[in-house]
Amino acid sequence: MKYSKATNYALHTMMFLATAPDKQIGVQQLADKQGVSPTYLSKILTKLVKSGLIESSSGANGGYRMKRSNEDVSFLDVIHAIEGTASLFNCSLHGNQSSECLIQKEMVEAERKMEEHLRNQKIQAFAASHAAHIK
Amino acid sequence: MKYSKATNYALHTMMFLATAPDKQIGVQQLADKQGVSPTYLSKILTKLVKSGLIESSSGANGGYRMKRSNEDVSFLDVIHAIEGTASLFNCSLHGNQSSECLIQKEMVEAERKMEEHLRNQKIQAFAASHAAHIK
DNA sequence: GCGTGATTACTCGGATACAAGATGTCCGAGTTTGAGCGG
DNA sequence: CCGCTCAAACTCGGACATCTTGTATCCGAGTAATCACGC
Repeated sequence: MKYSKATNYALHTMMFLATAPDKQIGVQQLADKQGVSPTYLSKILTKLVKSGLIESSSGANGGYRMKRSNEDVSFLDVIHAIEGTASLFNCSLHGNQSSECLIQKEMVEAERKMEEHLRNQKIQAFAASHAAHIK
Repeated sequence: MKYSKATNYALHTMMFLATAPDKQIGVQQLADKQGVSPTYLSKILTKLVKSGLIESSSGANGGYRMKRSNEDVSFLDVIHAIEGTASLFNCSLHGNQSSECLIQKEMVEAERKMEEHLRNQKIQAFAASHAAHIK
């Protein structure tokens, strides 16, 4: 039960893109900053593209950039794009509908509280107020 | 990023033990209820014993039972016993102290909110108020 | 100069390799209960 | 009836097998900008 490194890379990349929302930034440069291979990072960023958080352009001088229409992308959006949106806990009691499991209900409620916090943290605002600290 | 099945089994087992805090219950019976092999379940319960949440006795008529001294074991205690207590998110930026990473700070804060909820859910109280629904 | 094709610098996506962790099984060892047996 | 022994029922723990998932690499294909060349 841990967030994957992919989520890590995705969040850091989003933060970096948010500091220069207009520029195209190549995957090579993004990968160098984080010490990860470009091909692997591109795989992760593809998920963000498919989720509509960023957009990419091919060819020379290509790269990734924030999608203009999304001014208020949250931490949760990024996490969901990478980790998926399924519930963290699924009751595995045989012959029991998970909707009936009271333990599950509590676990989902707890998860909801975490998500609520992450939904309120916007990438743009975070990057703006902490620009000096983002490498 | 999911809770393991082991956590699932652990929570259900705790709930069941809590409905009869005085009885010794064999691993065979507990395993049957959940459709899991006894030896595997015993592996999980060993973790709960080492964390001091329950106790076991060997030999004939042996088994597991709640520890009397712990009247207010929470969901979080059980989860921590199985999943460990490490933070869900660790900044993997090279050459960066994770304590400096602002993203990490937000993630930990979100996690803290989930844990707060789980800390307030006590196994005993939960079992008592929902006894009829626990299989 | 001006199109046209080649080159270059990129991203994209599938296939594959590798490692780690979750899941589960097997078995030998130790422990307690209880039954059986001999005195 | 008492005490001893032995078998049965049980947990404990390590070793092992398997499966899934995360992590990462490689390479061929597609695409856009730029450069070179010929007219």
